[in-house]
Amino acid sequence: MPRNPERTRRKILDAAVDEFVARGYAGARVDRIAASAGVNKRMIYHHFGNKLGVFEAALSDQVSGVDMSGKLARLWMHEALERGDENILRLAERRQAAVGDGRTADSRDDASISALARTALEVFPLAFPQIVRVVTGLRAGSAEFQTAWTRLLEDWDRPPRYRTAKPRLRIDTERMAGAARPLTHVHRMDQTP
Amino acid sequence: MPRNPERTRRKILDAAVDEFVARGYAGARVDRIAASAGVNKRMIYHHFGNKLGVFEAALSDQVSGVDMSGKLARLWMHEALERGDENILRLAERRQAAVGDGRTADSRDDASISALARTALEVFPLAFPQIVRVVTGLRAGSAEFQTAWTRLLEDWDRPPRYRTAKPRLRIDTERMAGAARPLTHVHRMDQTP
DNA sequence: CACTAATGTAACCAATTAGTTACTTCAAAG
DNA sequence: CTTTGAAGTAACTAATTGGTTACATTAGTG
Repeated sequence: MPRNPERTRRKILDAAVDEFVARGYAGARVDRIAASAGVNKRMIYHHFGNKLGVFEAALSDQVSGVDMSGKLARLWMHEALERGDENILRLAERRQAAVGDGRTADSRDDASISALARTALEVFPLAFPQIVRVVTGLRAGSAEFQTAWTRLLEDWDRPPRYRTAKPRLRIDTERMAGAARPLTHVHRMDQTP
Repeated sequence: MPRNPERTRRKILDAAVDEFVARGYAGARVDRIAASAGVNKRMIYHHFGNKLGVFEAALSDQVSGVDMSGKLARLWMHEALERGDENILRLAERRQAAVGDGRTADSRDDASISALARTALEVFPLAFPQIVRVVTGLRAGSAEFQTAWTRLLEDWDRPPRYRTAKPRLRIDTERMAGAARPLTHVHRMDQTP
């Protein structure tokens, strides 16, 4: 196989996203990223400098996503937990993607508040499935809940309320439940075989 | 100072909550919990068995909270990221606290869906302050955003919509932004002095 | 072709970390 | 008053982890 730095970089980034999504920054292991990318660990440091570098690159790479999914929700959670609202990665592009080009990037209008509320309702069951279960008794992934929640979202979209813009984020059926791993001892090295 | 197992247990638990809220499970350090609780590390293992034991005890201890705050939001996030919606801690009590005693624990009625939606709107700015900024351009902690968001919540509560029960969760001014720590090298041992 | 910088590999290391061991002190029951 | 088990302490350890070193190979360029 010929050399291909760009492909190596991509493989690392893809593996890193999965690792960070599943385990968070502190839980992620550079060795595991390397193994699952099929790349030597040294290459990770070659391309990204250090663990933080990979983390930021992985976030940057995926965090602007527009389609809501369990993966994006988890990425947002890790981003929030570890960076708060300081030094937001790719702020400009993300604003663009969220608000759309039509409007001025201004904001403080009702439309952006309303769009935010809709995003909140879309993300919530993906981000907090346990609260869904606590409050409704239903699994976030169940058809029953999905139906009810979709109805709520449609209801929200109905005109005579608050918002004017149409939703930019689409909800996906992909569940995040499967992404959660049981917590046992985090420290295992199950490197390659 | 006389011996007091219960007080020791409490001190450990309080310190553990802070540590896990700030760093998550993988990022939390048992040594740091011990130091900040002013207790010997051995006592943590004496009272809680292992790190996972402290984590579960800390979650159980706080997670049923009803007043929404940055701390509770972060605890919920860590809970979701690490446990998904399986084996929910204290499910019964939490359902009770969330749904109230009046209604049957049944659910799948519109009221619980609507209550959930309100919870979603309350938690969101605490959990995802960066998205608030991306979408609205405002800091989640700013008076401007708070005002707008409160208005939205009040609007939501207004009758002719969906819900019937009154909100069980109150929103708090405490911000979570301050709780986020900058990411540098996670591995430091800054034990006692 | 020769030279150089980018790619790639394997082995290594210093630091950190969850968990233990061996021991002392206390408090209360008989 | 002594026995017994819980509460507490300090020092230690086996394993892991992020990051490095020393070295090989390849691709492109003059």
